[in-house]
Amino acid sequence: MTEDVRREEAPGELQNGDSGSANAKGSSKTGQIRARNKARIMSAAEEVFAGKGYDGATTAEIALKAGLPKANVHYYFSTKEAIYRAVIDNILDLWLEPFQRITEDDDPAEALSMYIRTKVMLSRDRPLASRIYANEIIRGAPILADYLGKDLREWVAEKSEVLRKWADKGLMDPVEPAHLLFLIWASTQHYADFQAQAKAVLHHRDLTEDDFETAVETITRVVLKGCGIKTG
Amino acid sequence: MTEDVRREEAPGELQNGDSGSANAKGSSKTGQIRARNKARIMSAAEEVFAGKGYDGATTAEIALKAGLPKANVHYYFSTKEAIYRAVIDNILDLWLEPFQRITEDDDPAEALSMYIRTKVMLSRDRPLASRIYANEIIRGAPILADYLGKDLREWVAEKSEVLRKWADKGLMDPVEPAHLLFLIWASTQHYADFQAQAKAVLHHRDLTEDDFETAVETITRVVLKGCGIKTG
DNA sequence: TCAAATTCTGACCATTTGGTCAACTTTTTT
DNA sequence: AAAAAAGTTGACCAAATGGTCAGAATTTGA
Repeated sequence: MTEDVRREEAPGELQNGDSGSANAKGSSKTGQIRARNKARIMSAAEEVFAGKGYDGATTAEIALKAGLPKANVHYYFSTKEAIYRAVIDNILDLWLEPFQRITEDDDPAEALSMYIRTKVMLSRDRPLASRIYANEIIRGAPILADYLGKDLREWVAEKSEVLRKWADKGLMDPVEPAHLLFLIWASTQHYADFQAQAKAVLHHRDLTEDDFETAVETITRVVLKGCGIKTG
Repeated sequence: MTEDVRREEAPGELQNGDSGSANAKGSSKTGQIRARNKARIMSAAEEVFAGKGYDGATTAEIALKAGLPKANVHYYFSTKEAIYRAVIDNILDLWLEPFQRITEDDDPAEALSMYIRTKVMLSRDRPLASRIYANEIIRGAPILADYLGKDLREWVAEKSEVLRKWADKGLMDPVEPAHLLFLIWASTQHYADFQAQAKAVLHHRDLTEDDFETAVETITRVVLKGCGIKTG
């Protein structure tokens, strides 16, 4: 029974808010060990997957970084893939949310510059998550087929409609929406994914707050002006 | 002696033009087996490294894809890292060359749009190379420290000067050069690195020639107009 | 043609990998 | 307090990994 419960929980599990699932009828104190250890494992896994990729990552290294024995890691996540999926699920929520609320009634300059800023700051705050996402796509996204073909695809269609409406109203040039979104994603995530390159090129040290601000400014101005969007 | 010769050749070796090194005093027919097999290994390695990353790639899979026994792969490349370095070296020449010849005497609109087009078409023609490069940077670029800190850094400094000169002459807005180059690299390489995502978002099939043309047009217009560069 | 050089490759090896599992320990529930 | 549930973990395992190497096979050059 313990074995079955463990396998059912792993795939769709969230990093936080797990205390209720194993003991719905227990006190608020229950499941804290579980939640804490899963968080440790996932935090360690994020580092290992970001640096080694899925295939190069080892459960041994994840366990070592989590400060737990490998068999203990397997107690909570039955397979390496289960860990990976849990980490990826945790990342996906980060990606779409920032642009979720933007509608055609918003001001293009404001909406896009806020989106760009939010994305760049995500690169600053969650570089490992960004790198894992990039790795997953680069290797052909076997884990993300559904997400890409449904969630993201629909999201892009929806926001493309917003961009087209803006163009219809003369608020921006009629730029190809999907490709503009690609350009925004690529340039904003670049500061996480290619951080090693940016550091080396800019000044051999970690990127500063100024660097991220300059990134926001550069991308924002190029995108807004490039799309004929008036500011102010 | 054979062992020493083999080790000395592997690190800096090019994919082609190897026929002279092992037998400088031989006929032009010498070394063809070597050259052919090395090309097969490197071609196979490009696929495996692109899909699995450095750490996830195995010499067994490279050998299988090359159609050679694993020990035979080791005969030509002593270690997995030697294969990887040879593949990376082969990629680096691709990256800087397209912008090498641009000087301040060139027309910004022409130079930049040509650069963007060349980069996008590189993504189209050499997606695996782009993904390997991305993987290497994502994992912290241990192999590329020298290249990043010297070659690329100097190149960026040089071309930044070109962009600044253009701004001085009023040919473009004073945009932060390095960040503009980041934006161009990120958006153009996106079509190789994130191809799985682009395919899913656009139409669930391989990217078409039209897709790449649209990419060129979108990036070019956004960058040129966004930088206040007049066309024609 | 023959010797030298190059190439090929099966077998081998120490180490590592993603797990598995039983026994023990700790925590929670009755 | 005792039983049940949850958590811990050393030892183990089959398979895989990046090599190594001696001998055989092929190619090259005199």
